[in-house]
Amino acid sequence: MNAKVEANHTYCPVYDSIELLQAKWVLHIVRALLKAPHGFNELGRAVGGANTTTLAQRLEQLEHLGLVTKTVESTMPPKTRYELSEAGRELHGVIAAIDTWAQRFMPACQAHGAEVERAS
Amino acid sequence: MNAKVEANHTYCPVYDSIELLQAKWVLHIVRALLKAPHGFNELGRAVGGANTTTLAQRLEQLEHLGLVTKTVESTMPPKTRYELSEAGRELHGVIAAIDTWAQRFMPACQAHGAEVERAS
DNA sequence: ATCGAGTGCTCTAGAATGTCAAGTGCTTTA
DNA sequence: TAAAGCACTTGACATTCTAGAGCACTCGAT
Repeated sequence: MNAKVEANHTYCPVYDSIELLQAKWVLHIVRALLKAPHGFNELGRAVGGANTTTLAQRLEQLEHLGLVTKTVESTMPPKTRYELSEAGRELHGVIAAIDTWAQRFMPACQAHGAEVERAS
Repeated sequence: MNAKVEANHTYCPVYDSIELLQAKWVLHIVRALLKAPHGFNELGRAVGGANTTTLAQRLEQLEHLGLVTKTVESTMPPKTRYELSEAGRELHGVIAAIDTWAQRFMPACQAHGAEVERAS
């Protein structure tokens, strides 16, 4: 995505990971996929309504990076399955940390009503 | 930023947190600020070269959300200090998780050399 | 005393990125 | 038979980020 700092001050893997995770939808995708594998449109919905263009692109990236595995189950009534690879699954720690934090500090959302929350 | 899903399926705080954290530079800012408070330009550099416009905007958001505190120390030889509030500091768990993950799985970066890494 | 660099920002224009809407080819459900 | 689902792609459009200059001012060096 951007590659310009690297020459500067010795850059560490954490920086790159952050770059990766902050890309739009990535964390949502990981979170959804941690719960269960999903199909394409299904994933789009689970993630909160990402549009297909971006989703396809992001999934391709994640697959390329080896975080996500794509399995085509049948060609003509199209059926695909996206799931996390080992590296991807190991991100559960990150999601869990966010989860924990969210429950303690979530200014904007606390005011609203959050009763059901176990949805999808 | 975007507010369109909310009417749909009861949305949880985690979703919002992810939205928050995936905004460009936010995680970098938090990471930098976890190590120490920074001035504006200083922070821009620590973060890996965010441009001033975006940085100012992001900091304003974070301040508004109560994650970051801005202290103006002197007006005319301009001196500002940005530091994390409690909620912000508690994000160290998230950063730590990313840190751990990064050291185990960082495809693109592992190939490179990463000796010094304590920079800045 | 003047130059150059640094402080914290804001402004404008342009590049990058994400999104919407529609369409493809085919199956299942109503 | 019609409508809706699947997994995507393409092209136009919107939002977001960036580069770069500039402001008002101080400090260290020449």
